Parts: sequence; structure tokens; C-alpha cells
Amino acid sequence: MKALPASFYNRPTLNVTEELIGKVLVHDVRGRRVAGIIVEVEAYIGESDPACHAAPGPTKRNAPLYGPPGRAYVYFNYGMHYLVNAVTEKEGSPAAVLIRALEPVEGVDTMVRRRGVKTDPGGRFSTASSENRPPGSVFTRRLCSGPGNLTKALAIDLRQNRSDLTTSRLRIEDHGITPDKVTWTPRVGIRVGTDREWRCCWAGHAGVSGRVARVKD
DNA sequence: CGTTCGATGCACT
DNA sequence: GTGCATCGAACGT
Repeated sequence: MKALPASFYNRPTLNVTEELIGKVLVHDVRGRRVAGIIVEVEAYIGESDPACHAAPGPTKRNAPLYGPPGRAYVYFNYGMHYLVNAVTEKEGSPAAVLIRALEPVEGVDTMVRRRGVKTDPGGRFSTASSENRPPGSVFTRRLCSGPGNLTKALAIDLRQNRSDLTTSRLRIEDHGITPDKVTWTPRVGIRVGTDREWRCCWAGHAGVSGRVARVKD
């Protein structure tokens, strides 16, 4: 399956944001392919967006945001989580799309092991009914739900920062999957820039993360 | 169902 | 020293 070309990312970020829903994030580690359908993302656009890491201007950490589109921007947060973004727009225009949730489709056993969760058939990581999923896939709906959870399941860390999503073992592919409908809401887990409705979800999808917007003072 | 809170490390002021 | 683009356990209703 072919990865999306750089031209896909070299466009207005909100267009890329919406069209990433249904695409497939893949990580190949030592020949072990693990993948999930993207069902929830958020846009972070430019130095004028107070929630974007580019808001303070260029720094060592946010440098990938200023780089070429189609690269990964991975950073470490809260002392324990890695978060992965796809860099968008032309070089010099700092913007990216945060990947917040996946529906697991390949390497579920590997994801379960990396997450360290128990596969309790009756519990919260159990299979769930879902339409629009490839036949035969096991849908463990919480396995890759949340930006910190999915990087753990896919073994994404700072080694993948600046990886080329069009050619490297961390890639985003088009499998011809399209959501029936997407929903735009305010972004989640931030204290500033909550007025922008730049979170895009596969409407009604069970894999969307359960986090709620924080109340502003 | 809801809210609160501790874990944990680093970039940035 | 402060504040995170989080998570899940532990509580309250």
C-alpha cells in the first residue's frame, strides 16, 4: 500500500486535517507492521494560534513545525507520553495535525503487549461492534484511543521525530477508507485557543477518545 | 455517570 | 521554578 505523497500535506492544514480521517497510520519496526485507521485529529496552525507549539516563535523543540510538510513532529509531554503530529503547509509555515485516536487494524496483539493491558473479553478493552471496519479486524476500541495511548501501541518515540511520513517506516497510507461523516469540535486538553473548532472526528466512531474540553476560567 | 489528582521529565522563562 | 496538545485510578453523586 502506497504512502500519501508530500503534496497531500503541502496544503491548507484544515483540508489536510479533515482528509486524514480514514487514512491509515503505519509503523514498521523490525518487520513487524502495526497500523490503525485515523479517527480523531486536531489542527495546530501557525504562530498566531496560542495552542500551537510555534506560538513562541522558532525554538529548538518546535523546529520540525517549520520544516517541510509530510514529516513527523514527535514530542514528549507530561513526563511520560509521546505525541505524534503530521507537519503540514510549505516549509517556513509552522503547522501540524495531531493524531489523537486510531481504530486498530493490524498488529493488535503487538499493541496489546506494548500497552500492557489485559485482554479481558468482558472488560473495557473488549471487542465492540463497529460498522465501517475491514472484515476480520479485531476492534479493541480503547487500544489506540488518545494521543499518548496510540504512540505507545505503535512504539512511536523521539527516534521518529522528523521522520518522513511519505517514505519511512512510520508512514500514512490511503486504503480507500472514507468516513460517512466527520464532526468538528473545539480542541481538547488545552487551556488556550479553545475557541477554534479544529478537532475533527469520524462522526459516531467508538474509537474517538473520551477526553472532554477543559473549562476555561 | 461525573470530577479530582498524582505520576513523571523536560522545554522554556 | 512553572506548565504542559495525558492517563487512569480513586473517589463522589
